[in-house]
Parts: sequence; structure tokens; C-alpha cells
Amino acid sequence: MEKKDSHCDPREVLERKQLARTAPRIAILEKLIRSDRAITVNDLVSEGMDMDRVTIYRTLNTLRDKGIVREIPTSSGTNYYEMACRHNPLHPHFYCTSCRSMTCLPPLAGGEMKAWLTLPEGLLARDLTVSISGLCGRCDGAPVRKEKEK
Amino acid sequence: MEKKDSHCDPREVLERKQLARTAPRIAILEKLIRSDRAITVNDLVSEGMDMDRVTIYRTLNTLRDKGIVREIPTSSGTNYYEMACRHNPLHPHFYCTSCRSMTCLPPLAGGEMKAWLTLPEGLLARDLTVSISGLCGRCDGAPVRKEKEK
DNA sequence: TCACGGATGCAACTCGTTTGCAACAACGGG
DNA sequence: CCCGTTGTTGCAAACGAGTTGCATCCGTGA
Repeated sequence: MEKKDSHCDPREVLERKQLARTAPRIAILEKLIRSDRAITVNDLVSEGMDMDRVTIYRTLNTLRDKGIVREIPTSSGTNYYEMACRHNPLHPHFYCTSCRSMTCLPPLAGGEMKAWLTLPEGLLARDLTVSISGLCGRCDGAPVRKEKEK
Repeated sequence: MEKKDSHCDPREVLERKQLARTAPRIAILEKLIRSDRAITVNDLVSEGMDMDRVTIYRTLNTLRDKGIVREIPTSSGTNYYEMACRHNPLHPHFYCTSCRSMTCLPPLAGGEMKAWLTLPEGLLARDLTVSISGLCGRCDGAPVRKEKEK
């Protein structure tokens, strides 16, 4: 399982996306690739990542912008991150609003919504949210950074 | 369209859920019922809601806990809210990461995922997130409020 | 090996949301 | 209809995730 697959090698991932192979990026990617679940910035910090929090935030944003990682928002305001490669296909996530834990659910079989609502034993669903993010017509191409919304 | 439907009357909604019919709650519900899109706390404030922000936050949390409104998280940390009644069936949302606007997409036809990815003209999807929130096995029943996650 | 441009670290900050507490008001019993 | 209980509101302060400015550092390509 520790195969030298190009999609599992931080350096190759970075090179393919034309990103500098720096120590922080490699370390974060290694952690993300090894993890079997989506993780937060705090997870990275508390597991001995010896770097500034800001670096983690910036790195994750870069990886997200390049399509290397998926960003999963939660109602608590904490974002979770996971690898976005073919080894980790799109799947629903279950977020416990009480203990604030994030669980990956099995990938979609055929994309039927019903299957998504068939939850593993013990999980009690309160809400299903499908959110698609990207750029709307007005913003296509030119990102507007800090514009106050009316 | 301004029908005296029980699902569209703030007072009846509150009574059915055994919540006190206070002015702030009625005002917020009225706004949510009238709105054709999901809105934020800032939307409520900037549209002349004459009450403390804290009251809005607490009210929305209460309505969410009672299943009256749906809470839609975004990666920017801002939550959006919309009515969760049969007049407003479950539907995907499109969030522009640039201008931070939220758009409601047509309800699911048959629940097929493919249909969700057929976006209206102009929208450029970067990521699809399916998140189911609720209570996990450990938390079933007893909400743990402020426990630090490891 | 060198210079350049992008990446990092630090400090300070923004912003959405929560919490503690005192004042207040909705609601059911008398 | 009034009154006490209980839940709700307002205010101030705090919290926590994430961002920004700037000086320094270091990968990268020549």
C-alpha cells in the first residue's frame, strides 16, 4: 500500500502542479495522503507539525486552489481537508454537530441520493447539505478578494 | 401567494414547535419565509432588523435545532439559513468562492447526482460537497457542547 | 553558484459566533 | 386579570478560525 504511485508522492504532486517543493508542503501532503479521514488545521498542529499555523493555512489554500485537496466546510466554521485524487473519490461526509467529528461515508454507488441517506449504524442524520462551490457568472475569472457583501 | 398557510405563518410555526412567540423570532421567520434565497446573519442585520446580533444568532440556532430552518455552511465560515419546510424542498446550493454569494439550485429530480452537476449557465463548479450532519454514535442523545477535539 | 521570486514566520488583525449575566417579557396558574 | 416562574433578550466581553503586512528565508532556473 506504500506504493510509489505518483499520486501518493508529495514531491511529484507538487511538481506536476508547478509548486515549489518546500518542507512544509511536503510534510502536510504526507499527512493528508496517509490520513484515512478529512482533517483540520488543528489536527495538523496537534500532531506535531513543526511550522507556523499561518503556513498551514496558506499551504492548504494553495493546494485547494490547485485542486490537490478538497475543502469541506462545517457549520462550526472549521474547514476539513482531504486529498482530491482518484484514490480518494468523491464521497459524502458525516459531521457530528455535537462532538464535531468528521466521518467519511462510502463513495456513491451510481450517484443515487437514496444510497447517501442509508447511514452506517449509530449515525443520526439531521440534515443533508449538497453544496457546489466555484465561480458565479459575475466572478468568472477575476477573483474579488475582500469585497463586502451587501 | 400570501396564503394563510400554517407553514408560512411565523406564529403558527413557533406554536407548533412549542417556542415562545417573541417579536425577534417572528420578525426573523417572516424574513426567512419571504426570502427566495438562503441568507446570512449580516443580511438580516443590514436589512433593518432592529435587534442585537446575538439574538439573531441564538434565534437561528433555536430554529435550526427545532428543524425549522436549514443551516448551510460555507468555506468562508459564514453560515446561510433558509426555511426547511415542504414549500422549500431540499436542493443543492451554489456558493461562489469569489464574491461569496449563495445561489439556490433547482430541487433534485429523482435524486440523481448527474442532474446536480448540470449547472445553470455561467456557473463554474470547482467542488461538490455532500455533507450530512447530525449525531454520531457516541453523541446520540447527549450533546457535548464545548469539548476540545483532540 | 548566484540572483530572483515565491514561500515562510511572526505579530497583529478581521470577522463570525459564543458565553456570562442582568434585565425583561411570554405564558400558565390562581 | 394579575403575578410569579421560566425562558428570552441585550450588552459586553471573549473566543476561535482564518487572513494580512512585512521582513526574512530558501527553492528554482540560469
